[in-house]
Formats: sequence, C-alpha cells, structure tokens
Amino acid sequence: MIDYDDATVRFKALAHPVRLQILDMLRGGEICVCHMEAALGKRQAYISQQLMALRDAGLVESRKDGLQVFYRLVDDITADLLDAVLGPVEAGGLPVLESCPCPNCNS
Amino acid sequence: MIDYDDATVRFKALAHPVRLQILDMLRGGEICVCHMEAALGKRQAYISQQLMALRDAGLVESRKDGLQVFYRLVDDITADLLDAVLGPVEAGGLPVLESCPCPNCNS
DNA sequence: TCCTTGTATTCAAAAAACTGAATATACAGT
DNA sequence: ACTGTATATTCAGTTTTTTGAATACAAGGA
Repeated sequence: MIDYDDATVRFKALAHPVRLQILDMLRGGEICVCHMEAALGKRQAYISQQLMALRDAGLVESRKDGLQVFYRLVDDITADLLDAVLGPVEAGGLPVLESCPCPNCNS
Repeated sequence: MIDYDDATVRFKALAHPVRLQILDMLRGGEICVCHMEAALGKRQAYISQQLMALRDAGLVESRKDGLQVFYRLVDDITADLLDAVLGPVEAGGLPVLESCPCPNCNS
C-alpha cells in the first residue's frame, strides 16, 4: 500500500521557491549556510527557517564544522525530482562569493 | 535562469494526499470522475475541487464524453515525479468498480 | 420540456503555512 | 571570561490553503 501522506511531506517541502532554490544549490554538493545567505540575498534567520522546514521533512541533513554548518541532500530521490523539474544540474561547481567566510570561498 | 516560482506551482499541486492519489491513478491512463469517486470514497464535489486545483496548476486536462468527464496527465514530468516518489506504476490496469457507471466498468 | 445523472463552482469557516522581528545558542579567538 | 561571528529558535500577525455545504451547470432520456 502506498503512503500518500508520506509522499505529501516531501512535496510540501518542495513547494516553496526559496526552499527549491536552496535544494537546487545542494544538488552540486554540500554548502554552508553563509554561502546560501550570500547567494540568495535573504536574511540569515529566514534561510535558517527554510532549512529547518527541509530538515523536518527529512530532505536535508547538516554537519557542523567550527562556526559553520554545512547542509546536504539526504537521498537521491530529491535530486531526481529536481532534475525532472528544473533540468539537469548546471556545470561549473560552487562559485566563490566575496561575502562568504567559508573555507571554500577563501583560497 | 531557472523559474523557481513556476516549479513551485507544480509541487504545490502535488503536495496533497488526495491529489497525489488521483494523479497516481492517472498514471495508468485516463479515468472518469465517477471512477475516482468510487475508488477514493470521497464526495464528488470534493474530488472535483481537487481536480480543479490540478487543472489550474496545469498537471491534468479533461475530455468530455457524454455525461462523463475523463481526466489525463498533461505531461511526462508529472509521471516521472510520481515514479520517483511512489515507485513504478502498479500492473493490472484499471479495476472494474461496481458503483461506477462509466463504459470501462460496464462490459 | 422536464427529470435525472454526472460534474463544476461558489462561499465561508477552520486549519495551516509564511515571514518579519526579536532573541537564543554555539563556537572561536583574545 | 568576554567578545564577535555563524546559525537556530520562538512568537505573532498576515496570508493562503483546506474542506464541508450548498448550489449551479450540462447532457441525455422520457
């Protein structure tokens, strides 16, 4: 028997433009919150709220490294859904952002 | 540039257990409203409301045949999304339902 | 034309999601 | 211990979604 309520949780989490954009970034690999903040141009607290929603839905998980917290996708299903709707992940990898203090942006 | 708002419309429509169940049925081919009513055990008006939501989101389209209205999926993207989350479509085709007056259920 | 059947729409109340503001927590450096 | 930086949580007001109830519309048959 298929659990439609279960699937609904996933789609609900996906049904939001900012969360979609975050997940889209995460297709390329794990990212720190500071990076999302710089890339999306939204307040930090707001991004953290959306990340909480994604965590609660079980779509992402986080890893703490010093002051930064890195997020990544939990499973391949989410990546497949994004591929189907947004198209394949864009090449080029994670851009270096001036305003981001994470190790990736400070060579 | 990716249109996240556009994708959000699709995911919003999918983020509902009854609508998901309707779409799941439609993976097997077009179905009449009376069939959904019998299969889901919900009021007709309620099902029609969910179908309206799916139509507004552009996920399904309808065809009128006499008294009955048949619905079908508009594109393959939706079917792909359902495959990814619900698993592949179950074999067996559309079951014949006692309480459904459509031609399919009256051999 | 009138009645029946199948489907669609409108409306309103309740529930849920969204988001800004304020605040809390955790960690690193001094 | 104190400070600053990165992230998380709580709260409340607003907006949106959900859903039951009532009603409207459309097509076929008598």
